[in-house]
Amino acid sequence: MLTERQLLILKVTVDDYIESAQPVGSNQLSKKSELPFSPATIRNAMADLEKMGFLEKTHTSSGRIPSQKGYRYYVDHMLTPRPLPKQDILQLQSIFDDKIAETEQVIKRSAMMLSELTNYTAILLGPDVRKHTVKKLSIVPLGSDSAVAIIVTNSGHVENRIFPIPPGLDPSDIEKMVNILNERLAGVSLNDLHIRLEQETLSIFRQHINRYAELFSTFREAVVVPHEENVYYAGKLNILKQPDFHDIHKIRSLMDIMEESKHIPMIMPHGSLGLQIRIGSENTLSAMEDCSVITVAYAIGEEQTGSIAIVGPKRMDYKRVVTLLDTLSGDLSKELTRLIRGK
Amino acid sequence: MLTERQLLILKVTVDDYIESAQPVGSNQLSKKSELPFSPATIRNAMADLEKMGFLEKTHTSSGRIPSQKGYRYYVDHMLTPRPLPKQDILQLQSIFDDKIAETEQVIKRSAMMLSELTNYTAILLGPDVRKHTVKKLSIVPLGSDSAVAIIVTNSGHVENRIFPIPPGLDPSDIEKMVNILNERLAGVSLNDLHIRLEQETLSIFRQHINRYAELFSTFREAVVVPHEENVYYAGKLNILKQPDFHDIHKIRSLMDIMEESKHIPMIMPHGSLGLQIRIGSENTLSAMEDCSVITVAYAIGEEQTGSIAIVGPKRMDYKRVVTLLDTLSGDLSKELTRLIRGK
DNA sequence: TCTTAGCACTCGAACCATTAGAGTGCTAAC
DNA sequence: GTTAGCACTCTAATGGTTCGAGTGCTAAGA
Repeated sequence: MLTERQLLILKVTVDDYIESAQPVGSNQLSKKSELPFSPATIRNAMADLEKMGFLEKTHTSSGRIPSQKGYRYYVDHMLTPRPLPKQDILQLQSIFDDKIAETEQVIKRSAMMLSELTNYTAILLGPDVRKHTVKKLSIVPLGSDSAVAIIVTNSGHVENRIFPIPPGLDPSDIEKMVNILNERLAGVSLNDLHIRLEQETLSIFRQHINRYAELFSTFREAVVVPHEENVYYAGKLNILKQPDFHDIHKIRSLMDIMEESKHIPMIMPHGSLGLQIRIGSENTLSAMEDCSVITVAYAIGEEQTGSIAIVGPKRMDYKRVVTLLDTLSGDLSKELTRLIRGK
Repeated sequence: MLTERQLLILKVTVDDYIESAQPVGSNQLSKKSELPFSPATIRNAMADLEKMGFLEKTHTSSGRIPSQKGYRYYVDHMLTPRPLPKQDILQLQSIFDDKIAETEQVIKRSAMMLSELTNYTAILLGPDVRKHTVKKLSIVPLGSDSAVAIIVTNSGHVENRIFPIPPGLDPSDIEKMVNILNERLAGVSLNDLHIRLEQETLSIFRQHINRYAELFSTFREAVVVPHEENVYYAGKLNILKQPDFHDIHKIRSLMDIMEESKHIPMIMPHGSLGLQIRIGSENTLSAMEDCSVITVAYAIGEEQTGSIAIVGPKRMDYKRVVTLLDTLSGDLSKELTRLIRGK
């Protein structure tokens, strides 16, 4: 159990280290007005805190830095949310200035704004495109041998792919096909599309369209929407601004990870609502053992969710980032739900 | 004027430094079979080369490294192209394995392949979308107040944008509008689109469509294609692999530049055909004074061009990169022209 | 005249010792 | 329980020394 004073000293130590990135000594702390104790008293308390595992020394006669456990305690018990400065609120709001904007645009801007306001790296996961439903399908022939397949979803997202068409095909056949497709597949989610395509339309094609087999098979391939996460980054280079990262190899392995979207699920715990903080080795990836990641989910309409993550050093300004993420996730949910509803 | 021997020694020095990234000494060189001279002889020659400005010393008693002038001479007179290894040729060819691919796909893959084969950063400039012509326009209403405008170009590229529509608009009006648009604007380049839109269609709308003004103005805005370069990067992180870059600040300013596409015209000399090499301070941007950039153009159909750039340290493997770029630019021109022709 | 062996010289990198300073832990006095 | 005082520890900075790679110059050899 920690005494009142130990608590206070832990808090001030962490705060100071977060700000200065330098090991914190007892003399330094005794000068702060929050701590009306002598250096010796503070030393005793710090020694206790070290014994309990909340603080560490980088070497025998150095000041202390928070340990992983120290950060954890700080984050769990000492994050008194202070309100966001007006300036920041205004900036956040400016994301939504455009009244008619695409979901993607809004998310991109959010990522940029976050990385700018925090000086850390922001990762935003957008809505899963495969849950969107088909609003309209069309096929635009490009020449004699290829055409573009276009899917517009209920959210206004447009997927398109070029696919080969059998030579000498009657243009009216394509028209017929598009009509059937739209009749049968409107409202189907992109996820189910290729299954429903077969179930609902194949037999009809067989009746109405000459040479349906070739056309159908190439079209079907074009229409498979890849299961790829909808990731937006901003401020990747902010890592280079942090004094915590000086080892070029660590920087590289960190950036390598963020380059590959397949690592995203490892970085961001998916699905869980509310705000999550992962400190140092609490992260799944060993390359991130010097990082902290703060994640929060947001809603897009009733069913879908996205998430926001901030990746920074363990010595991250937790207070500020938590407040920012809290605010933004609320605003984003509101705004994106509004955008979706309109359609 | 350089003697035969000086030439040889300059070449071997540059080659050695490119490979080892270490200052080259006379002893070291004398061991190479190409140079059957004593260290003293080589020293004399190197001293001459230094006096003439082709070599530099990092300090009084160090080996030599090529100066900017040295690299320049090397590049201008000593790049005997050796044929590309079979392995590399095969890899390059694999870019074009997909017979029906989109231009963008091919370019993206080329960038990735180049960065992989060279271990430098590759930048590819795609065709200017604004020179493409309209194949088909369509408008898909999303709800009561917005719609997606879609433009398919002759190349199979799809541009789309959400725009607001006046409330309570008759759907048939939109249909009419789309018909007129397609009748009048097919074949117009995206660049001219917004001018021609006014010239060719405004008066017709006025006759046929109720409340044309509101609809027209929002649609017109949606259809303005931004003049943004079509840039693809690959291997940005390769900079971190080079031993030449150890200063984190230099790395950052370099990466900062590449993050912003507005700097691209400064990096790549535009329009000039053939292969261009810029060494160190020959680059326009001061942040790139430690880099060399090799640029080459490629053709897309008859009129359009794109360009390829490789950004690496001054100590770049010029021979290899030049050969790779030469080959790829030829292949790309052929392949992309074929793709465009087909449509 | 060109080449090369030899040698003195220079400089950086690595190693070691020393010092200053920041910080600690402990003890004893308040 | 708090704090002043003090001995102690360790880092970072400084300076001296050595080692080795490399140079420039000179003079001998081809």
